[in-house]
Amino acid sequence: MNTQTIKLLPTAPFDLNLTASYQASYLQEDGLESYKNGVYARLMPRKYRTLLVRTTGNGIPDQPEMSVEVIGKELSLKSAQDAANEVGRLLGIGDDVRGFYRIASKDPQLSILCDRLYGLHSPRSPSILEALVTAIAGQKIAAAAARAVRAALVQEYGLPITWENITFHAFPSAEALASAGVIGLRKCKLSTRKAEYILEVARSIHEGYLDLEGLRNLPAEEFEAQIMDLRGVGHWTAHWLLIRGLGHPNAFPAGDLALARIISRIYERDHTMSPRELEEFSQRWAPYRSWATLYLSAAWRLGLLGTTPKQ
DNA sequence: TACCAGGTAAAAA
DNA sequence: TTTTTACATGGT
Repeated sequence: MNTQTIKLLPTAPFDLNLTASYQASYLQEDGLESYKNGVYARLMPRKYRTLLVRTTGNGIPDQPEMSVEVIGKELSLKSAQDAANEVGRLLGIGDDVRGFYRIASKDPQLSILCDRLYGLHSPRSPSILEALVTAIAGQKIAAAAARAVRAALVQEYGLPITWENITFHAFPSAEALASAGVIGLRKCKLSTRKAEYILEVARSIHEGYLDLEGLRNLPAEEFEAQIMDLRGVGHWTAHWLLIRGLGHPNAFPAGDLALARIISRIYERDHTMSPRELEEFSQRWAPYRSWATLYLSAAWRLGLLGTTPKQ
């Protein structure tokens, strides 16, 4: 084992604490990633030939610096830099939030959230597959239930690596998911139908019919159309993939029940807005609708809206 | 024990 | 084209 430490300079303003808290809050203790005592740690995908990264920030959002400790066997400087850059991408360090803040400053409710969440960037999934499987697992169930499903998938089918007595798991590969079968996936608390959706995707990738990562470079509309051709992917999933998988700035999951409630409440609507109403309402945030989605979701998750989210 | 939860596909109107 | 309905599990 050896260690390399790489410095990164995020685009200001950037708050590692907020961004990593948001990123890790969905997973918590399932061993895929963690954020504790100011250190964001995660196991990197195999292609980086790296076991673990540990990231700390300097705590100054307007002059942010990040230090990434990369730990691995026979680690070269180049692979350490690649891994560090990948962590930077996962934490969205290159995001420029200032355009969104300008729009939000005209919106009193969002303006408050931008002050409270100053420097929050948009975390990304390492792969579209991971974002997709997570999204399907989370369809129409409570966040706590979704976490339980993900934790089961990761622990059952993700490659384990133990480091300093802590076992981390990589996210399951398409091959691992494909070989799990419906029965194996159902044991991870997925419904039969969701297990079938995930299995179809995993098998298509493993057999070479589907190149999810190849969809990254498509324009948003085309990405949405192609990803929705997959069984189990509707508008909601497509838009969360644009946000979490691709970092697209203007996606908006109008069918999201939690988002509907949050927006209806803080904008004092007397009813929970329908997806169609929300789609129209969200246009005030264009071309930064993903950012509004992120800040509203983060405020809810971090308990800034008066009531704490249900666990 | 009910009822609900960060939807989707397929049938029916 | 828009509106129902079946699906099917963990948490409270």
